Amino acid sequence: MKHYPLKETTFQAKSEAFSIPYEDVLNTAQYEAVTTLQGPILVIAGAGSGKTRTVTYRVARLIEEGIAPESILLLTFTRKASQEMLRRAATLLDHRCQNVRGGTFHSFANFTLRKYAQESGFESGFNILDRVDSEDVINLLRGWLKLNVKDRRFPRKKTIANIYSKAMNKGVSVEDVVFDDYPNFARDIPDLIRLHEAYGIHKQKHLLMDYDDLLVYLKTLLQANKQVRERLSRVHRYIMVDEYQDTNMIQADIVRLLADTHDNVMVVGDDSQCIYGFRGANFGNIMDFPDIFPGTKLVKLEENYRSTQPILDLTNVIINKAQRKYTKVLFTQKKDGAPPALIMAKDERMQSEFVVQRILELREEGVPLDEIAVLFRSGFHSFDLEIELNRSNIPFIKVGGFKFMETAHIKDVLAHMKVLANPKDSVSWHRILLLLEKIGPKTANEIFRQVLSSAKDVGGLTTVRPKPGYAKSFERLRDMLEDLVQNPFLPVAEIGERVVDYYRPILEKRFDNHPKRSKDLVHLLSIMERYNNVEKFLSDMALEPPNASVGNVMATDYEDEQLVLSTIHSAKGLEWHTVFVIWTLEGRFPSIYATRNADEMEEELRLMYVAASRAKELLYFAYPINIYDRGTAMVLCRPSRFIEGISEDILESWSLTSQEQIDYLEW
DNA sequence: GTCACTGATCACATT
DNA sequence: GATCAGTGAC
Repeated sequence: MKHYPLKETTFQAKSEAFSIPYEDVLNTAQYEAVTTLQGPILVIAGAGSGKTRTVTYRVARLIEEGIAPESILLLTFTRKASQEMLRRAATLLDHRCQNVRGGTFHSFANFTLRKYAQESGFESGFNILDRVDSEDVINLLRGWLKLNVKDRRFPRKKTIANIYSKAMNKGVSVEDVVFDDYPNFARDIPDLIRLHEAYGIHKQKHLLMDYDDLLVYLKTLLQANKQVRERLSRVHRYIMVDEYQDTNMIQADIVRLLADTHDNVMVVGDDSQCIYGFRGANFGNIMDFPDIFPGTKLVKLEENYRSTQPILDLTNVIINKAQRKYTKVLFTQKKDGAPPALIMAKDERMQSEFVVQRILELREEGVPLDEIAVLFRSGFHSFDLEIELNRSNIPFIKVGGFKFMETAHIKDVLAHMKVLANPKDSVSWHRILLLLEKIGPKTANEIFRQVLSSAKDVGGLTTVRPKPGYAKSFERLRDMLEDLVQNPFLPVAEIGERVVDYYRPILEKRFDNHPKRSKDLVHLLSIMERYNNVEKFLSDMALEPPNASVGNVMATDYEDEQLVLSTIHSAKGLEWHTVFVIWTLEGRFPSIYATRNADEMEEELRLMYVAASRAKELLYFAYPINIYDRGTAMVLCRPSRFIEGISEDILESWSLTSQEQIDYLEW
């Protein structure tokens, strides 16, 4: 078929009447944001100011104006966020909203880079490295470059991965990151630079991309290739970016490049809620937006619909401690409510008991369990509480912390599927070969080398002559993979099934708790059922893994009413009737590591602000005292500096009293 | 070369 | 609790 290009029409005939009464259901600022469809627009949206609502209605409005859903691109922080917005938009209007392109920057990059593989200089069959994988690659290279055989200690792989990632995300050199954040490794800089170069080359050679590469290669593609840029820009005529305060420079550049031909960009964000600075997020992006997009219309959403006035009073006090002047003042119509409270517990156990007891009372009072959340700075802060909740039979789901996808047995199974998708994948080969008895790093490397040089992909295994010590297990692996190569059109779950069958004896030998892990594998297989394409499945597992942590993944399927335990980072954008923030203890929150640096301290403050502003009706801060910190050899016993010394009428202090004491006092 | 020990060291947040 | 370097037995 021949395509005959018509001159571009920006607008179709505007329909006379809209099916949605926008003017009646939105406030003035929201209405303005929703109905400004052309040109750049910056929406500063305070916590609880109806940001999701605004984006949702704007999607509906665009479609009602006759714009093709496929030409709208909605970039969000998590896939869940975009799905939720599009689902709501579909309820407002109709199913057309589901055709809007939505997802994270990373998933968009993944899709685009595979589609434009030729132009991007990276073949499309690449595998994505999650954090653990990229640490493993670094570890391999560190061994090969003999950087770990030194008299002094070389940084650990996790630290190295952090350094490299930060350098990429901030767009600065490895040297600068080390000087700023890890001065103790200053003398390792030459080696770290050497290793970094090797890491880059290795990834390219073996078709591996880490999270940062996805963004960097996308940006480079858009920058270097005018045709691709213009094509993508014309396809995505209306761009919306959520959580703009947590984008980094690369992402801001990508937005600029994508909007090349039209400047139709709406970004939504709140500078007070930037909490990903450690990953290169730059809330300066918000301030700079009007400079990058001249003619930007600025809209501020300042009416808060979430919290009561007492809660808002407190969050205002918190954010007022920020050095950077904040850009908006929130107000609410919900005047009445209980003041937030600060609770001191004499130890961690008592903190947990308080939370549990209060939750039980709230449930009595009719607050549904899934309207209550317990938030904390770090994943491990909830361990003791989890024990207490289990004892009291309170069902909960934990978000953030240690991930299902990062457990060894899940990664083992995925690695087998990854070598099928990309036979050059060095880490995955290494991983699956090391599972075999009598095969260590040396032998694994030798086998992998032979497979690569055979140019027969996975079939190269047949050219390997195994030593008698490991021949039997090696042949089992070879036959299993061979068989899968012969049947390239098997359903994803069928491939998974065969891998799991192969893997199960290994699992049972390696792990004492294999029955539990075996259940995880069954669950993994059930996830595979939803896919008809291995590549898509593997990408999703790297980019959008199930968010719940270990042990909870299956529970989510049948428990409908559960308490939420979450890191504050993972609680972004959410809200609950009652919020507990635990471990608001100076030294834990702010974290002891942040006290050196004013910028990091400021980010901790914003984090506290995010935590507090999740609450609709009730808000409690709890902290245990007499906590010994091994790192500094200090006893921590003061409440967080962010909530200390606030007057009683804004933040009440509660002291926990035993029944005995009450009896005595009342007598 | 592999494997199963040891003891010293160090821990945040996430796509 | 995980990671990592070092050790000695096969």
